[in-house]
Amino acid sequence: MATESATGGSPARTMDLLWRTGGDVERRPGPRAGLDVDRIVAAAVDLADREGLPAVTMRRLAGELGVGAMTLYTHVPGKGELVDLMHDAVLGEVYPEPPAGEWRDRLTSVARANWDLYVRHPWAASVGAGRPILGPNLMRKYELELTAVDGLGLSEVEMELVLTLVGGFVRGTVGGLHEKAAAERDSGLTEDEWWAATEPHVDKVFDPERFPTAARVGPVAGPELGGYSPERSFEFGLARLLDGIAVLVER
Amino acid sequence: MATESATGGSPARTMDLLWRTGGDVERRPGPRAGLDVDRIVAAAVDLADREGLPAVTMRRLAGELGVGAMTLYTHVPGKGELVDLMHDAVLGEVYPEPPAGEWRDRLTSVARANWDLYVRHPWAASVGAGRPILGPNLMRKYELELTAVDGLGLSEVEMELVLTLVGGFVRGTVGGLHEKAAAERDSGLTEDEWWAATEPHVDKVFDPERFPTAARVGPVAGPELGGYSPERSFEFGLARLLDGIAVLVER
DNA sequence: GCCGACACCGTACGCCGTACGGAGACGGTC
DNA sequence: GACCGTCTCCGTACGGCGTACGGTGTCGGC
Repeated sequence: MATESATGGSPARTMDLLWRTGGDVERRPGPRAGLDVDRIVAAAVDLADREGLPAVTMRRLAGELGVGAMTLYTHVPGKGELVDLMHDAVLGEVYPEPPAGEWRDRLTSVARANWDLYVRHPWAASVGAGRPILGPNLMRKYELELTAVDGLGLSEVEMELVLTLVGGFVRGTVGGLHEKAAAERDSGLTEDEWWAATEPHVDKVFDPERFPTAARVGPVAGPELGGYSPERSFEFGLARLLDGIAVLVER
Repeated sequence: MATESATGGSPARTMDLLWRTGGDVERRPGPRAGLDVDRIVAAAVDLADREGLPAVTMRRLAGELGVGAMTLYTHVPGKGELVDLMHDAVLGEVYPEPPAGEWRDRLTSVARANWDLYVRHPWAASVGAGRPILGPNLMRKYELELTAVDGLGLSEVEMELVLTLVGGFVRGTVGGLHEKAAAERDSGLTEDEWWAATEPHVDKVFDPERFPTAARVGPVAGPELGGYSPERSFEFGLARLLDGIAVLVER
């Protein structure tokens, strides 16, 4: 899953774009722009949602917008910055209502909101895993998530670490879901087709005496989990996390 | 973080290569090969370890091996397959000794072994997150990890899910470590330099009244965690996971 | 020596992001 | 209205990527 972020770009420019603080003078010389950052970002998000992040090339995006590829560079300095902008744009969707209820409910809300976000925008799970893209929507999301773990007797550092843990868990788990989709798209083979092609060779090389535990577990877990079940992993993992965090909260 | 895997390639060919079962006839017509899969994979792993996965291009790799780029295709069908082979190669390093001790020790062993592996081979954390690359070393690793969660009264599915949870946690957390390194390499800015460039803008747009919890937590957690501390996250998260899994094991 | 199989690899292609500079559209000033 | 500076748009070209294709030379079997 490609992570693309501002690379070699100016952090200052990126921040100006994220917060739309880049000198929006009312009247300025030069032609009226027929395009703006918001439209570019929205088109890019739409394309990424439909076909995945790799489909978002400047040429493709320009085509979708009916302009030349280089036109985009009038408004965004580069591909990486565009991806950052896309990321912050979709973060604006989370928490129409702030997380509420008991702490477990609130943390569950956080996990689910993140999960749902990444289900709607699969590409976003792999963006923003590095340096934080400090846009307005990320800040708001961060604030609301902090309130979800506030008042539990956790130190500031622990609050941060809990959010990092839950956020990372969701992102990592939903990544499996998207990898399956990407593998299918890229290879043209459904999971069943892939397994049909692969299994004969597994049967040829798999030695139950060499791998006794796997020989016992695989045939049971495999069919039930369908090779890998991100949703199942999410439910299971979230329960483990909540139980683990409870030890900390209720000490 | 780029995930590259067999894409559009033949699963059968990939499996043959992984297991080196592709018809190794002793004497065959044709010139003696001056190159083989093992050498290509080793050179690719070395290059990826030194400069990251994006540096592993066919041209670069061929240069390192002193051959033409197209020569590589005599031995591996494509870039994606090569990455799969690289992945399985490095998995062979884990568990010189099988995980031992109490279940917590064993699971900690599993987590640390994976962490260490991904510290040594940062690129590997993002490979294999999709369809499993079912090579001999992955099978062995899987077997040994299964034994680490065996005999605890967990069902086969639960065993699988625990390993998925721990494995995903490690991979996701170490990913942050590598994203920091990649961001630094790509942007040419150290984290401090990036923050020095970014902070003035954060100060300009950050409203403590709009983000009161963040205003309280950030200044404390930030300096202590240095923006993001993967190692700290690892220790904290592992403890939460073990506590959470304990509820399951000791019920 | 002939033939088929095979290793090697140069050329070329399509795709990618983007540097660079030309052309024309604007608003302010004279 | 003309001039000038600023700005939007975008074509061309470049270097980078993976790899299709086919030519050349090396082998072993007959």
